[in-house]
Amino acid sequence: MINIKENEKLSVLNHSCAHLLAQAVKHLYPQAMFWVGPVIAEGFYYDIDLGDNVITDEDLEKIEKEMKKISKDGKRIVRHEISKEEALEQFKDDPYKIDLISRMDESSTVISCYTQGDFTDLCRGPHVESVKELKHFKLLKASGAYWKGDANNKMLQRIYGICFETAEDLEAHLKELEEAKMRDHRKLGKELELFMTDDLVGRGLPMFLPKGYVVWQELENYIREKEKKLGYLHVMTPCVGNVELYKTSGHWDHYKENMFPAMEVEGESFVLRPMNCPHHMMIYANKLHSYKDLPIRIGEIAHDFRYEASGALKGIERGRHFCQNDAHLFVTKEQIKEEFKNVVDLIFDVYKDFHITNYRCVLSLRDPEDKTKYHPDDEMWDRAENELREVLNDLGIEYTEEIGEAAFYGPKLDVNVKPAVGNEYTLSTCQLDFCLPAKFDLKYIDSDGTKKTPVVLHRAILGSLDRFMAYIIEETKGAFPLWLAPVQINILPVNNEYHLEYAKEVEAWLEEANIRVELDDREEKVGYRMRESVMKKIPYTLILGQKEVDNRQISYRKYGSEETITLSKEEFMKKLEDEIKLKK
RNA sequence: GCCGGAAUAGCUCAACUGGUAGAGCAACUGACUUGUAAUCAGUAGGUUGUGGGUUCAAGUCCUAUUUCCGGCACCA
Repeated sequence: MINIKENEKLSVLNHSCAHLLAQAVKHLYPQAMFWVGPVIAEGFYYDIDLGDNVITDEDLEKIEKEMKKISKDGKRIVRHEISKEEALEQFKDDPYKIDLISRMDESSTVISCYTQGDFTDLCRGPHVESVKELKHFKLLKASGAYWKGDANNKMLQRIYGICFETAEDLEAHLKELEEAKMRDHRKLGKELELFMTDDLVGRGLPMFLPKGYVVWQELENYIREKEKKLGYLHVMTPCVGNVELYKTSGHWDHYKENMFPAMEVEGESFVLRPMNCPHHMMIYANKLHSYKDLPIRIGEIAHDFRYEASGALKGIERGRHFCQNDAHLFVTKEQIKEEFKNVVDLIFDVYKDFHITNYRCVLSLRDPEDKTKYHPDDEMWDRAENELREVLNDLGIEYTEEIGEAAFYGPKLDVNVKPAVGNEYTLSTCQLDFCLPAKFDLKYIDSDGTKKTPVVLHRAILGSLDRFMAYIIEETKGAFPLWLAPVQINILPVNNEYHLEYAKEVEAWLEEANIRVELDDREEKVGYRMRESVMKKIPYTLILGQKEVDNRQISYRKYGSEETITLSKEEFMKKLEDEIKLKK
């Protein structure tokens, strides 16, 4: 999908289109006041204060019509500069403009404006020469958006749109958007019977169906085996915990509002756990450790519960119950670098197996201005942030730094991906923590006999298995690679009377090799059964008829191919084994 | 949580401004005995998300509520 922001020409075009949108809105709603109208990867938007008016889909059409009309009139877009004082005077009735102007750099004494016909807006530019150039655009959606992105502020109306140079480009883009919807994991999850939800069970609480759970188990086994080889020790801890545990860790103060409310039982308070860090801290504290034992790596496929805002729920990408591929690595200060490198290596090793190539590394730092959100220890933060920065630089990893994205207890490396549908999210994370070990008073005996506090690395490779699965569903469009496919092979005997016996023989033989196989012996035509096999996106469909029986061979059609290939049983088996092993 | 939209059979969708809820697929029954994306015929399936209201009459209008969808905010 094209990124408008990264294309200079389209960027200017879309920015000008945002102004065209504003002009049209001003015509239809004279009282409208405008906040900002930036270009984004998916086009542009404009945030508008319409008083009590709200924009509906019907209104979008009207606005679009007005935009076309203005475009046809073909007014030139003219830049002119005014002084800050003039600007403040000219826009004195518009609090949004006054806000923008007063926040501008002290040194900038002149302010540029762009005028097209009867409409003038503050803007740095650049713009296209004339509104005539804005022909191939579409308003995509309208919604509310908080002023300055702060939920405490007033909600403005936001209108999204996109503009292209040609009608073909626009059409192609709209088609791409439609196609992206087709691979939405919620849609595919339903169609392929991977998971379901039910109001009676509860909002944001998906249930994995037999087919989805096969994929789940493959993911779980995969990552656990990887971790075992790297010296991780796996544990199991309960989903309910005493509130005191979270008061000790500090999570209660920071995230109480996002936890399911506490349950009072016999004078004690319990919560459904939102994360399992504290449990792993207690497991570490269960016995005295020597510096020789470190690093200690405690892993768990851990069920957690978070009371996510209703508007944040999205299939298995974000639910109120999810399973973290979590681990806590207890290390000495000297081991941070090496252990962090191991985690980063593991992340990219896993991405290779899943063919994930489109990701973005983010070093998430605290916002030093925000004293409430973060654990108050500037020295600790400086040390931790520098440590991570150093490791990333040493490893030669490309990353961007983002202020205010850190966890309350420490900075982190996030690896983010952009799904087929919706906003970018974090898949993998590795967080450096000097804070929790101290809160739980964790110790190890160093070589000099003194007690020291270990450092903790929190890390999740598949992140949450739920979200990871959502990502894989969308990336593969539900056509899983052989090793993950819920049903790997579907066998179609041509005629039950003559070919079923051989089909059953092949089925038994594949089952013996731990292949997930189905035998479709319904009294239906091969074409009918083939169609279903393709719609279920089963990797291999075997067609076994007289020819195959006579020669003791296998004929198969691979998902996505129209070709039928005939092999000996041994050749076919070898092919399957290779494909599973190499995770193709 | 906030702004907007939506909810009709297991699934995908119809039902013009209020006038007896329909189709395809799936399911079930029967016939067909099948060579690579749909064989034919029949049967059954619904208090139109839920609760109130307006009306002679409500899937359609009003109202409350739940869930879902698109954004915003949030994401340990």
